[in-house]
Amino acid sequence: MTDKTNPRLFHLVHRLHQALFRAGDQMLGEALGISTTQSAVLMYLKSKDGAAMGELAQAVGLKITSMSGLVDRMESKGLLKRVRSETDRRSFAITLTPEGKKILKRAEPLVAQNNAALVNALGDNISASQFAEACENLIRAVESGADQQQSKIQKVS
Amino acid sequence: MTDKTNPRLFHLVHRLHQALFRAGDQMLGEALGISTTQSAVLMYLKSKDGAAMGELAQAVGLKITSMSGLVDRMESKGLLKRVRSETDRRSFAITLTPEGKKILKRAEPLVAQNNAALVNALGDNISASQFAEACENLIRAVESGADQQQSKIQKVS
DNA sequence: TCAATATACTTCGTATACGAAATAATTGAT
DNA sequence: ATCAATTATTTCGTATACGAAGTATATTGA
Repeated sequence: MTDKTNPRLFHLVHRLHQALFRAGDQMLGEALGISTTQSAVLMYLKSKDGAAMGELAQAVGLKITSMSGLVDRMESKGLLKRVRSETDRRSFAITLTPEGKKILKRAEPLVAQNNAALVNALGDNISASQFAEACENLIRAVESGADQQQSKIQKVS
Repeated sequence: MTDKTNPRLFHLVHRLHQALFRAGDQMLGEALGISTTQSAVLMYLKSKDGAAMGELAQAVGLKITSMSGLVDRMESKGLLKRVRSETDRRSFAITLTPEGKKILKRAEPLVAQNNAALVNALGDNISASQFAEACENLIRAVESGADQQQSKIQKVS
């Protein structure tokens, strides 16, 4: 029994993500041969070229363990390259190649257009900034408070 | 209209999903040995036991091609079983086993508690039903091919 | 100085999702 | 009745994400 006043947010976000991701991957894949996650990396590097793996992972919401493979794929596509950091030789500066910049320039209008369509689809009862704020609140809560807020939760066993 | 009210919704939803999914999978995995997607299947079957593969896929937001493996895993865990439909022998009625019902009963309070924490984390500027409605609007828009309407962003809303 | 510890990243095994193509049963038009 | 189109599901190849454990470098503390 799903109560209208008690919607299952987790489930909704999950379904939304699946739908968005499929559509976004298809669009960017067909047009530019990249995934949505890859476009997020490119767009982050636009403002922060030379970012480290960990910083990139944080920015796009992945664990660093997933970043290695992602950067591998993007590097082998020629979109970016790993450059050893001068100051810390464990670390890499991830740097856009000319090809990466070219793809980024082409991805930007697609992403912007996609975003405009989403903002438009939100409906009248909520603004984009309201929705964004809610998402950020949820992310913060889940990432930082998850374990602490679960302190009241006793395992069922 | 180009102020900071232009957040990248796609990216936010993506990050939110990653965080939610990791946390949810960890919680349900440790407590019950199932994934969040598996819990969604169980909960759908609670009200619609005997659903077909395609219906289930629709309900949890997967493509049917992904449903086969998911049901495989759940079947081998003994949570449910495929029963040939009497009326259409291409189709299966996916049915909860006693074990599946047991796990479902244990999952429900965890999911409810998790949802309550999320509702609580939403913040004051938006209600759960508002957020849910926005998600549903977005899902509908994306699934019905909002991408094609992008070229003309004038939309009757 | 140097051993213990922490950090940045990779590798490996596993889980999951998808599209394209295959398989099997049903429906529909002749 | 029959054969082509449709529908439900599976299989296969590929992409991606994660945790645990490993490697290399940096930092800390006595």
